[in-house]
Amino acid sequence: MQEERRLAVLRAIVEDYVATEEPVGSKALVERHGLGVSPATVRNDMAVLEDEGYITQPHTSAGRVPTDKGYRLFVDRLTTVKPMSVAEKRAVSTFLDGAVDLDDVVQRSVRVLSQLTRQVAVVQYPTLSRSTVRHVELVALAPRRLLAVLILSTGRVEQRLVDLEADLDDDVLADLRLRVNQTATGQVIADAVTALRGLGDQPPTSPLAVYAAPVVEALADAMSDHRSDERIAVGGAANLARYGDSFDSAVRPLLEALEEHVVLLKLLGEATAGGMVTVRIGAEGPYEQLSATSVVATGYGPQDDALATLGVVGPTRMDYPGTMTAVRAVARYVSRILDEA
Amino acid sequence: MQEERRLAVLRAIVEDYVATEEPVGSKALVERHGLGVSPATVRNDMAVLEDEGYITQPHTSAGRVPTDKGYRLFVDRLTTVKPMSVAEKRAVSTFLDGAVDLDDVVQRSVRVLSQLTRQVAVVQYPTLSRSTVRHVELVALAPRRLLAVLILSTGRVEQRLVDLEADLDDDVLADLRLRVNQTATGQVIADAVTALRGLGDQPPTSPLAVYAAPVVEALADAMSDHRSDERIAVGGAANLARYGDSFDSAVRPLLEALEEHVVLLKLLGEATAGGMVTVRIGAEGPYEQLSATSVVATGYGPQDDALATLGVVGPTRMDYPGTMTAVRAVARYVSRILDEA
DNA sequence: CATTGGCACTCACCACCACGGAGTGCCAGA
DNA sequence: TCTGGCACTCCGTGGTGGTGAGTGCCAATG
Repeated sequence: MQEERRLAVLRAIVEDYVATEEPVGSKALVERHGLGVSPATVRNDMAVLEDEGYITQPHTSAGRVPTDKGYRLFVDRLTTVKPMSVAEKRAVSTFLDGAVDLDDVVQRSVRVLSQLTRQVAVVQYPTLSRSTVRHVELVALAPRRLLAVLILSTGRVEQRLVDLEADLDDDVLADLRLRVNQTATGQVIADAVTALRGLGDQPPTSPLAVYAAPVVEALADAMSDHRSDERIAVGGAANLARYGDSFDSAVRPLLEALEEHVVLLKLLGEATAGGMVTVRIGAEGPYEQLSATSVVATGYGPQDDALATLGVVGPTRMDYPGTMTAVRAVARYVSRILDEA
Repeated sequence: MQEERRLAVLRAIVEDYVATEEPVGSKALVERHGLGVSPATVRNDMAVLEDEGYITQPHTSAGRVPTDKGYRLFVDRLTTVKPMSVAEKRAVSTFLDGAVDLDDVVQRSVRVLSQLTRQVAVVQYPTLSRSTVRHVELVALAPRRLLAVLILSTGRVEQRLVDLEADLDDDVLADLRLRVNQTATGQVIADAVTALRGLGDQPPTSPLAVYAAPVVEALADAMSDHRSDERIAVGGAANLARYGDSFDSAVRPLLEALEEHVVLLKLLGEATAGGMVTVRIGAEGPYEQLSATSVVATGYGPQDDALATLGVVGPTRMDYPGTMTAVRAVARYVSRILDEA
């Protein structure tokens, strides 16, 4: 079956190219992989593969390089799952177990992911929209100023300063606190917002009237703040230094993208649940300038309920199998930790 | 006075080199700056400056380049303060005024600072050690689990989960909350820790005994957590792309340093109060590998009480006057905002 | 018909060389 | 003390030829 061998050739080309960063020729191929055929045969196969668009040569008389389409075929049909070593697994779990709060979990995740993959890692904070309200605390700071603290099921804590029109009364504050919690606690964010809005419309006779409106306003603002849905952590930018060549074409736009969190989020794409890892290769992504970079991402969250996305950004020429297992593993560990908290 | 002219020559060399990134020769110098003397004279001056170690030539028959010592003299004696344009000022203030909480203030500061200087900006979060406790909130999450929220004068909010040995009683919790706040509120962190420790040692008969210890432990932990003193925000890494040449020598180590927050903090150095801007040029810094990068930093905080440091990291060849005023300005604005909050 | 060895061909890469130009150091004269 | 002149140094550029890895094609083979 030549068809099969052609795929074997493609796989060999991808693997060699990823390892050496250099166009791979027919001779080197048969030597390094035991293909059992002569270079000439391989050359014929390569000609076909090139016709079909899976590989190209940078210039005549150079070896072949996989195209985006080639990588695509490779990840779809040719990768064999690469299990993580025990040492790596242990490293991940012990490192992540030391986290003290959500911030810390996220920070450590980027770190471990970037070290594992030797690539740029990106972790999105659990989105507000899928969290439920765990508790609302109102703290008097000054006679006419209080701090509203919003504690969410995911461990996120948001705070807002609230300025009041009238001096604060302890009893009223306690009452307000109680009501707000009765209204919001346990609710999904979206529902909590609408429920709270109702609470804000107090009859002007009620002693709550003066306080409720601004407090509700602040809480609703904190809950629907898009800014906080865009929170992400980035790590491993130093790995970009390894690109060496292709600086302008690859590193520069990527560095710029790393600053633009909105761009990064779009790059990561929709969170996919259930251990599915998404791979976006080169020009498949939404940004032209990043046509030389690939994204390997997956969703994470307790009970495989994808709260947010996490992944790795790197050159199209990357170790897809290894990266995919690393991403999958980290997502699983993070999910477990969020489950416990 | 030749001495004076020599300094003028040095200044001109620095300015030209910063602008063009190329070694500057005697002829170009007299043309671009109205020095009123011939190239030959300038050459003599340059020979002297080279003898004294302020400039070098990369190779014979090339122009001159300032040395670290040359830059040092330049910033110490030759810079004229460069005021910010009105537009810039307005941009800074409006951009920073939109911040909703401390996190946001810090994020926006890095952003504006990196854009202003077109360099990598670093902002340290206000250190815990200099904050006072504003309020402690204890929130029951489950019968045997509560969340301790620590609100500090600087706007920082730290949280810790606390697991208990026995089920929670509302009254006891209220009592504990009251006591903790009485003990800690208003205190400087260090004092609060010791005071709280005292509170933890309850007679075993007291109903508080079971709860106080773990809560106090968690709070003390949050207060003395070194990790949180190392929190910083970094921005503008994309500006590194402009280095172009000198990639290995400058960009790579810097990228690595940006990941190591401890390193960055050491690089920023001690916070200096009262609008004083510190400049560290090349090898003056603590890291050999960063001998091609300079740091321009200053402290910030309400009432010029330096809570933390903020600054810019860039190539030794940078626009010192401009960077210094930008750093000073941002520090001032941030301080003012923290003052109001 | 797939596979193979052979062969001519194509280019990127490197080393070498020549040369123009920017910049210097030095010296003699103002 | 400054200036013009002059010889010198080297970097950068561009052209040239050789080498080698790699290819495509073809005829021969099982």
